Amino acid sequence: MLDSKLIRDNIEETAERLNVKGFELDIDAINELESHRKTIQVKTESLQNERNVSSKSIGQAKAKGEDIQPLLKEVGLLGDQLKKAHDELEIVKQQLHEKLSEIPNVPDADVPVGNSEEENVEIKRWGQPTSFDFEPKDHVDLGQENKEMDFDIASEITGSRFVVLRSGLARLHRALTQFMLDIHTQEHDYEETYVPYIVNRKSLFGTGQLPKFEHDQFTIQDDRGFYLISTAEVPLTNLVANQIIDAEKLPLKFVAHTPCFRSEAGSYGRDTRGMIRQHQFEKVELVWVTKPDDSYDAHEQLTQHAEVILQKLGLPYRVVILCGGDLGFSSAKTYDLEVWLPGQNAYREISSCSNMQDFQARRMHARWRNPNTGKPELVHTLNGSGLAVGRTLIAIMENYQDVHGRIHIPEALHAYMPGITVIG
RNA sequence: GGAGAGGUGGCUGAGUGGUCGAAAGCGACGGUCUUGAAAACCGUUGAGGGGUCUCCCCCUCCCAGGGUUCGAAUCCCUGCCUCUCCGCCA
Repeated sequence: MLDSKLIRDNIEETAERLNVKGFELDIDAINELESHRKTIQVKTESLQNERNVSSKSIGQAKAKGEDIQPLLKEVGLLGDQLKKAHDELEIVKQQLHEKLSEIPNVPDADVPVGNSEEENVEIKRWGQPTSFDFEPKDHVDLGQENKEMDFDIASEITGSRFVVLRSGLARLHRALTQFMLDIHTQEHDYEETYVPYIVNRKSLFGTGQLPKFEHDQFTIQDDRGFYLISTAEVPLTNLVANQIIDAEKLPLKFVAHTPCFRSEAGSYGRDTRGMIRQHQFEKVELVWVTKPDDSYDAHEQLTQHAEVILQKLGLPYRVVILCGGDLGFSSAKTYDLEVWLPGQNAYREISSCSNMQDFQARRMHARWRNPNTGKPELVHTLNGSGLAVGRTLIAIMENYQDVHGRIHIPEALHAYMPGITVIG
């Protein structure tokens, strides 16, 4: 959520910056609601004041044993007026809140202009695309060859976009999560966290998945209005919802391994083959909560932490900065890490690291006490995948295959899979 | 699933329907004292929002949402959450 003062005092400039994201701000509608809000709020509050003063004087008169009947008569008329004004105010505030809830975060100044992922800008490359002296297969062929990756049985059990892993691949999948968690907790100083995989609407609103992206979420058939998490960002970031954090406790750094559930309603027909885009996948997620001045630096560090995993696994990748049009709803600035997939002969997203600045903090009332002002102020929140486990598994399969279709386990994982150096 | 208790400020914890945004204590901050610190003493100390907004004024908030009333932290209803005991269970 944007600062409503920004919307009030700087709406033209805000609208321009939102254009970079391809968002059309409805200036007239907002201005109209806002001026209505102001009028009716002032009216309501002055009526409330009037009532408070009168009621107080009734109390005093009664205490002195005076006749309160005339006073009662005087105040009687106020009730209806107040109720009417109050109801009207509630409606306007609600309308304004709904409007504001659907405005995305404003992109940072150094976010490149562009409409789609085609226009993201590469800023770094690590390693060279793996070369083979044979025609490399993609992970689907590799998995089917050694019978450890089964999409057909998964679709019998559930439906499309699910997978069953067995034996070596299932083991590798587990080893990857352990490996990632260990690196982030032991080398990068994150607090390991276990969180709910089911959340309520409030939490999803806090991180910005709701109200706009309801169709991406899996709902639970239940009258409590629960959802399966689409990312651990939701429970992890909401850890600081409605809090005022001591300055010396910042930054907070959380890591959690969770499954993620996405209905991917908007992407039918995209990445239908293989494990790239599933309804259920595992992710190790990194979340930072920082002072506003620290978030820029934190973003670089967070991204670096995700990169370390790829480096230790020896997976070639590049870093791109997302252009305005590809930037997520809540994000002011995002770096994507894209791993090299020989099977697709392309770099594909494996991690997305974003600085949300105060956008989520405002939605979830996450604050810190600024020692300089003594006042509670909004924190900045950041998150990134470190990494998407399923896609890392694919990347290892495709980059570490040999001519026989076997997969060689990267050395960094040997401690996590004792006795297994080759799968297939 | 059954029975009971309870949700008040950073924390503990009072609060006969009428200056209660809320006693008291703790904590924190400032000051006095001290070479310094501690102790002691004095003082300050909730959040959100609005207005003709550096002064100032006003509104809202005692889990949430309704209701009764001129007036609700206090009374009534509903929901949520927490705790205790029993049952069941990984």
